[in-house]
Amino acid sequence: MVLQKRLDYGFNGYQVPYTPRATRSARRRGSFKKRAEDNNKMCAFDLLATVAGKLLLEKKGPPSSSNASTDEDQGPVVGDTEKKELQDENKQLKVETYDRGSCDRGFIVSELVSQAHDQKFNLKESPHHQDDTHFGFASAITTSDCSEGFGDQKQVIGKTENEMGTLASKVEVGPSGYREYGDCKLEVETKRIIKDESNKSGGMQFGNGGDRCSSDDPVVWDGKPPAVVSSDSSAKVPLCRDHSTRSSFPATRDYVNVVSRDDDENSSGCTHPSTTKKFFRSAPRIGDRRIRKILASKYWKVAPKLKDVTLSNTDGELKAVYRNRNSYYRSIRSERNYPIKKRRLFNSISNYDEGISRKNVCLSPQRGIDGDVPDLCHKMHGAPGTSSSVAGSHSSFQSRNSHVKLRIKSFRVPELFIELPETATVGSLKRRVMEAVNAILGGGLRVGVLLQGKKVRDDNKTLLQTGISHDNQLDALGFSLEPNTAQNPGPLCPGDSPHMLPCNSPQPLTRYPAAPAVVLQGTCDAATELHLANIGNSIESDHDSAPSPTDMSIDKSTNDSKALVAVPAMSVEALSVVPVHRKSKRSEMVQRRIRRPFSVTEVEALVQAVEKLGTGRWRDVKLRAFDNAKHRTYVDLKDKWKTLVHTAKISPQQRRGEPVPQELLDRVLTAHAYWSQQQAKQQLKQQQQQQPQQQLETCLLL
DNA sequence: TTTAGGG
DNA sequence: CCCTAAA
Repeated sequence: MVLQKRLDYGFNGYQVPYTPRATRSARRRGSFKKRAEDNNKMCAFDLLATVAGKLLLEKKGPPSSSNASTDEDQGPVVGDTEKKELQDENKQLKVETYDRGSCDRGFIVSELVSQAHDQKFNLKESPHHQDDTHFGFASAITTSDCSEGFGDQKQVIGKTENEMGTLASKVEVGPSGYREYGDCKLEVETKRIIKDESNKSGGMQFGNGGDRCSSDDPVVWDGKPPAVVSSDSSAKVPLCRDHSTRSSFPATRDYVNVVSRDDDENSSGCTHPSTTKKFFRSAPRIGDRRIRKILASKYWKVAPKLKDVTLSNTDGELKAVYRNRNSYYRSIRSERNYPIKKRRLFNSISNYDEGISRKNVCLSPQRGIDGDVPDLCHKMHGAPGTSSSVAGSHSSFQSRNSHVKLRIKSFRVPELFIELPETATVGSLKRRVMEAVNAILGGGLRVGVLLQGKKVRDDNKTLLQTGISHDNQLDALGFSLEPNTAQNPGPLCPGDSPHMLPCNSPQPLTRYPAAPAVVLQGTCDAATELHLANIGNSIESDHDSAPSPTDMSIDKSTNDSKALVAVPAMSVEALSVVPVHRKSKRSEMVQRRIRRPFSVTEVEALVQAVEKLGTGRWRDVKLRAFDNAKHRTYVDLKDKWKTLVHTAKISPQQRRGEPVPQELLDRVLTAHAYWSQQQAKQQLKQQQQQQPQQQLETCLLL
């Protein structure tokens, strides 16, 4: 099984500590949060945070229902909870899982329906679905009970998808089922193989080990852009390679069936961004909040090894962000200038876009054992409603024997958050991830089989009887992960449950207390900005050396990655969990930039520039000496100068951090004195100029 | 957007 | 570093 883990991208906060200063920062952070709360506005991050909070899987006992209210009205409350969580810096390890609310799914469904409707698709069912969704997703979300409805929804989705998808030639692709349940989302690829093999091999295996998942399959991704196939071949939309290669995507919305084969190379596809956006926006009934919730859902994608796969956003801006840290930085920067409200909006939008744009694409073109049979990978997301979803697809081949071989290509696991101290070992990290995954997959989930969108309930039927042995049926075969009914009371869910999902999966997950720890942020997240990016999520490093003014041209971003590297690597090898770049997250909305102490080199550059330009022209100083240091803003330079002046005035014993050569400090004082004087002179002149005028005016008045 | 300062 | 009032 391949799991892709998305990590926060971006700044994950100040790494502070130890020094009083750090403490101060921490305090500040707290204050910020408070302010945010006061704001009473929820943004995507808030939602994310909320979700995260809810999903924290408590090792003991079911998640408390008290705070995790999903309801839209309680947003702020939730936010608080989350914030508390975040503020708890004493946790050593924390594993959080995000649950995707069924609500979200419901939403999506309705969206799809709406869209479809708009598109002239004849969907008589649409109204019905919408209603359901409206109500609470419950029905839409349906679990086992609504399989029928689900089927309908699925069809709708399929159609909608067509608009965005490209049909790749004659590949036979049947509708695939893709369901999501609670946190777990599975993508399953079922494959029928002509050769006679024990069908056990292809079986899906949930559960612990994860040993047997697609990840094991080395060949899944050939690197070629997969073609997207929709059941309905009417519309063709070129897919972007980026998209197709994207390994992570929001769970909720994407329905892309991908088929790849040699001759399909020219047909690559991805859903068109604009289409997608439109798609989402078209849903009038859904409030922003709802959307945000969806956005909040994190996705892990299970994917084959995709070391080279770049995750990017469909959205141009976002994409840029992922690709290039500078861009990202710029985004942030610009964002920062926005007033909070605007900024939040920005964030929301970003996430939103990101979410919608990301497509879940199966990247693994595979060949049948026999050879050239293309493997189909379908992915249908969105099926809201039910539980975890699985996408099942398979290529259809003629089977000569009575065995039906199914291959589940990948499972999608909800996003997991793992926090552990820097000193934690890789082994412990692996363990944590494993535990989290096992908890999700192993606890209380059951598998549902969907055929043609309908749930097959009779466990005693044979495959033959059910029709699963028929090729045409295989196309419509899907699996879903569902919570054990026993555990789920399940009914209404909409917002009442503190956990977004009523039907949640088991909560055996453990939450590990973490000590002051370093969050593996990977990168991923960000605020906004977006996630997913290179697999190697880069983390801003505190230590990155300051670029010397001269070589600053070398983008530090490349050097910024921190040790997280281990994570990706591990992921691939072990769980195949690949952190996806995501921004969102963690509730640290508005993440604080990481602290990057000025190096002596930088200080020297700063001093030199100020000596020449003087204080008060920080913009120029920035351009002159730090033009290539994207992370140093003129405000930063100004602040640094301020502290330098202060540092120069205090005794060496009181200074901390990397010692600045006294020589530089002396220059600082000199320059400071000089420019202060100049400034004073300027003011004097101005006054002198004004005074005569005033006197003149006075005279005139008299 | 920049500056200038307080936090 | 952050946040903002002012410019």
